[in-house]
Order: sequence, then structure tokens, then C-alpha cells
Amino acid sequence: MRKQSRQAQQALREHIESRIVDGTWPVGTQLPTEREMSGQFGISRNTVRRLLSQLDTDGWIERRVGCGTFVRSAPARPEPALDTRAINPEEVMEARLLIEPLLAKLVVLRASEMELDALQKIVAAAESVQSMAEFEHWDNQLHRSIAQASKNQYLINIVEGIHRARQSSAWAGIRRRGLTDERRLDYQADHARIVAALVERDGDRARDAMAAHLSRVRNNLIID
Amino acid sequence: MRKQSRQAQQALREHIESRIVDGTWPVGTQLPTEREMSGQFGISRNTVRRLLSQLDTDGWIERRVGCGTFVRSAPARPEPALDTRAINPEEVMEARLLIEPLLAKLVVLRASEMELDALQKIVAAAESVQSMAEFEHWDNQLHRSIAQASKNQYLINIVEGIHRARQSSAWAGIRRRGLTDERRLDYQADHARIVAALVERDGDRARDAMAAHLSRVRNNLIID
DNA sequence: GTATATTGGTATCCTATTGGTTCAAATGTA
DNA sequence: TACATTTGAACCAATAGGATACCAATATAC
Repeated sequence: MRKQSRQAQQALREHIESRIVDGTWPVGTQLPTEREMSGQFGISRNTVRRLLSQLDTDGWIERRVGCGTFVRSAPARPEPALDTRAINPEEVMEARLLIEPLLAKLVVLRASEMELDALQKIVAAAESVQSMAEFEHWDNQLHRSIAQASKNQYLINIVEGIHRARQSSAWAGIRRRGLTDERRLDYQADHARIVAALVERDGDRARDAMAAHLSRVRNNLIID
Repeated sequence: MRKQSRQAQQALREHIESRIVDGTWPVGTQLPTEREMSGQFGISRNTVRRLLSQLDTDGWIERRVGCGTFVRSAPARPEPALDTRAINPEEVMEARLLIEPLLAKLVVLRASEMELDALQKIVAAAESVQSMAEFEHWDNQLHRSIAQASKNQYLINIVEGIHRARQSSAWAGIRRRGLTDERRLDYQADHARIVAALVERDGDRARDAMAAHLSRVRNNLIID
């Protein structure tokens, strides 16, 4: 009786959001009352209320006691980010090759000792992985942590976007097929070199190591 | 009964990790309950729990008593993708200084003659502007057209994002105040040098010219 | 204006589910 | 045999969802 409710909650939320975005419920439209939705979706009013609270804080709706719940005049709703379908792996690798080497050089100037320690721990953790999936996890962690250490929120966002795109299901197969045990060892060595250069605060070496690493990854994408 | 269990454990771990990595289970997804996994994989609940503990400490998942196990939103992930309120002009300038010079070098390899002609026309148009607003328009056009000429949709998106941030009302004042007639002439000369290098397909000169230009813009931001 | 109905807000208790803990027996490994 | 791991089971504790009643603000009918 509880799992079903989870699904019903999800259904109700999607129901509401889709009607708002597709214009079925224009701004100012009154939603059904909490009790109505509770009955129609087979969810207790408590749960409906919690859901509506979220939609409220997220800016979708507005509630007035004794009056009802209404579609809010869409204030600053988070933009749907960037469309991962419009881009392809080759382009993203090119962008990485452009950005991340210089980013590494920047990190040499910005990283704290603690952050460098954390990077070393990530490399160490990646040494003893049991599965490819696990390795990819630490690979992601490393590149994103390096971006974090740059302290530049804008660059961090860009790198986050890259790695989120990489994780989209459509690309999983490409990565998986290109990642052999041998290549994984290459990557681990690359990572070690990058972090070593960062730790020694050798900007040029860090940049070159990162560039070499990403070139290798890109080549492997193509050669496969 | 023990070797089989080892294999089953490995299978379960890979099962979970791969679903997280390939996006089948996005952040926040609820995993099956321990008892369910125990049954489906033929592993005792205790063993499942030990495995989940590892995944927990490794940062893959998050467990809430009475609620379930969920895919963790990777350590301290700032969800907002391109939230312009989270970033500041200084950071954006740094990002531009990192990206756009190399982008210029890339454009040398990618731009068609037609696109280079278009860039020259933009520079020419910017020569005869009557107002600061008009100049800013052509300035935007130039930088975005250069990005377009790279043919890399992902980089185009990034540069578009930068210029969208620059145009947000909050920053208008900063730009306007820092833009004197004298500086505008400097910028026009910079633009001419950049485009000239692009037209001659001199990648290094284009890169340096772009870097010099953006450095100047950044300095003017600070000195004002 | 007043009364009534409607609607969101709040409080309370109950139940099912779920992760957390412990322990002894069974089983594989050395 | 001696040791480590897995299993199975029972029980604990936290949490979400359900049910119900009641409160407070608002609109509507008269």
C-alpha cells in the first residue's frame, strides 16, 4: 500500500506540472481542491498536501486559505539546462580538451592542500576498483573535483554539465565499449600523473598531463 | 554456497553501479529494498547490507531508515546548471579568458571563407556605431559568431551562456560604467586584430589577440 | 450584514514499511 | 580441526502515509 502511493504521488506531480507547462492550466487557473485530488488519485490528503507544498516552494503554485490553489505566474523557474541531444561525444571531448588542461593549470594556483589530498585519495581509490562502473565513478569524481578546486563557479558549472552529459544513457554504451582493462590502466596512470603535477604545483606539467590524458580518451573513442 | 554468493555479490554490485552510472537510476531514485534485493539475487539480507554499506561509504547511495535507499546526489553537488545568480562577472571573465583564445585557434581550422567575411563585416559595422548600446550589440555578435564558426555545438552553447549572463540586467551597469569612448576604440582595434589573424588563418596570433583583448576587458572591469 | 459552505492549515494517532542491530547455526576455507 | 563468512531469524527504531477531527480564512447566498 505504500509503494503504490509513491507511484501515485509521482503521477499526480507529473499530471499537475504537465498541465501547467502545456498550457492546459494557464496562469491563475484554480487547481482541484486537495480533497478532490486526494480522492481521484487515491492518495491521502496529507500526502497531497506535502506534494503541493513542494510545488509551492518550487514556484509552480500559490495557495490561498479558504479560496483554493492556483497556478502561479511562473517566476524564475530553472531553465531546462542544455539539451544533451543536440550535442555529440566528439564535440564534448573537443570542448574538454580545450577547457580542462588550462583548468588544471588554474587549479595549481587555487587548490588548497586539503583539496589536493582529496584528489590523491580519489586516485588511490580508483586503483583498487573491482568493476568498470566503479572506475568510471572515480574518474568522474576526479575530473569534477579538479574543477571544484578551481573555485570558479562558472567553470565548475561547465565541467558539471560535461559530466552530466557523459552520464546520459545514450552515451553509456559508447564509453563502456571503449573501456578495456588495458585502457583503464592507462587512464589510472594518466590520473596519477595529473594529480602528481597538481600536488607539486607544476602548472605546465599539469596542463600537459591533462591534455595528454584527454587526447588519449578521445583517440580511444574514435579507434575503439 | 559461498562461491556462488561471492559471484552473486559481485553481480549485484555491478548491477547497481552500472544503473547509476548509465543513468537508468538517476540521482534520487529509490533502490529496491534490502529484502527485495536479497530475494532477487539469492543473497542473505545481511550480505546485501554489507554491500550497501560499502556503496554508502563510497558515496554511491544514501540510506534513510524507514524510507529506503536512494541514489546519492554526488557529494555536495550544486544542482543549478546555469544559474546566473550563482556566478559573478569576475568568474565569467576568467572562464572566457580560458576558453575563447583557444576557441579562436580552433576557428582558424574550421571557419569557412563566408564566415570570415561575415566577421569582417561585423568589425566594419562596429566602426561606425553611434551609441554604446550599438557597440555592445556588435561586440556580442562578434564573439558569438566566432563561436559559431568553431562548428562545435557544445562550445557554442557555452559561449552563448556566457553572453546571456553578460546581458542579464544585473550586469548591465557594470559594463556600461566601464565602457568609455577611449576603451571602445581599444576594443575595436582588438577586434580588428583578432579578425585579421583569423582571416589569415594564423591560429597562434588569433589566440594571442583574443587573450590580449579579454585581458584588457577584465582589467577594465577591475580598474574602472 | 449575517449565516453557511468551501477550502487550505494544523494536530493527532495509527499502521505498514524499511533500514539498523544482534546472535546463533550452517557452511565453506585453511 | 580451527577460523572466517554467510545465512536465517528475530527484534528495534525511524519514517512515510493514512485517517480523522478540528481550526481559520474566504467566498457566496440570502
